[in-house]
Amino acid sequence: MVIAATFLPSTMPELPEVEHVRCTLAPVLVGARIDDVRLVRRDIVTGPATSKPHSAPGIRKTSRTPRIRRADLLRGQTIIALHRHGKQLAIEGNAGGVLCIHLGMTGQLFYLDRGARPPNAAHIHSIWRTERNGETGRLMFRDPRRFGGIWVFESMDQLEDERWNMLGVDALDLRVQELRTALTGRKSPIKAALLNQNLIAGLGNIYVDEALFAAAIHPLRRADDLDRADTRRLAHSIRRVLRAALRSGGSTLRDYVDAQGRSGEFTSRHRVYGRAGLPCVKCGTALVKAVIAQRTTCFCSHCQP
DNA sequence: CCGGACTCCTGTGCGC
DNA sequence: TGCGCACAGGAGTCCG
Repeated sequence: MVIAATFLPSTMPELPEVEHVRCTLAPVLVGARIDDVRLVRRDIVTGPATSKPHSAPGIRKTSRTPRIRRADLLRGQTIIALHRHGKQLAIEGNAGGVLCIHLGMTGQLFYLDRGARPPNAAHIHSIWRTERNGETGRLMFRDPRRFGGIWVFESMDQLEDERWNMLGVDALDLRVQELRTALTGRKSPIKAALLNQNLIAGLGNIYVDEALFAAAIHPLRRADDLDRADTRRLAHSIRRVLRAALRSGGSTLRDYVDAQGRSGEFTSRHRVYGRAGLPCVKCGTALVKAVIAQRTTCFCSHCQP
């Protein structure tokens, strides 16, 4: 039986999904000792970070990638904490090792009780065998499209210095002033600015569209054109949209596990994303689809002037 | 420095 | 029914 599995049935892993993964996994992983690690695909791991600047997961520099030892992947360490910044997750070991995990677009991180089998065994790239209070289990990283990856660090300090400090403030508790600072001097469309993780960390295509709709702001508005009222509404909308998604994360998971995917509830959560051509929930106008910042964008031309 | 285009990858869903 | 193709997107890199 799968006890604490974290699946992402049809949702893109943006901030709320990653936070949900963190909250679900922490109770079973913190205090667990990693007895063994099996790395199925070596090239999903970057590091240790002492040598080269980190490359994109998509760019395979096999010859220059330092050899990954199982000790780098926390073998022999006990997990003491799970952290998150934006869409990135970190697993901290008691001997200082840290794994930074990025789910990308199709990444999944889940835990299986002893004997439980993964629903889909294809594209599982790394498996950690864990033991806690005599109970064994397995943590798995699965990512069909491999836009995600794992980065190895020697400490949380190093992870922050080399990676997380480059990211903007976490979007979950974004303050009006922080949004204002992030957008200052930005001539790009507001949609592009919100997708930029170096300005604000955690927003992806789905929740950007949802937040802009909730704040009644056109996605092509120049970012530094927003006045105080716009900025205030947008910051509040971002927080509200993310927190609502986070709250429904648990119920989505339960629906999925209990009803074996037959529940259609979670697909109707979005008010604009994926609803091009359908009537706006506020005014009834057909929602528009456009490509902005290389991303499919849905909005209401009437409600978002 | 900034912004936009391109690139990686595979499952899904559509049209013929 | 089956095949082929367009499409989906996070974020690093490159270029103007």
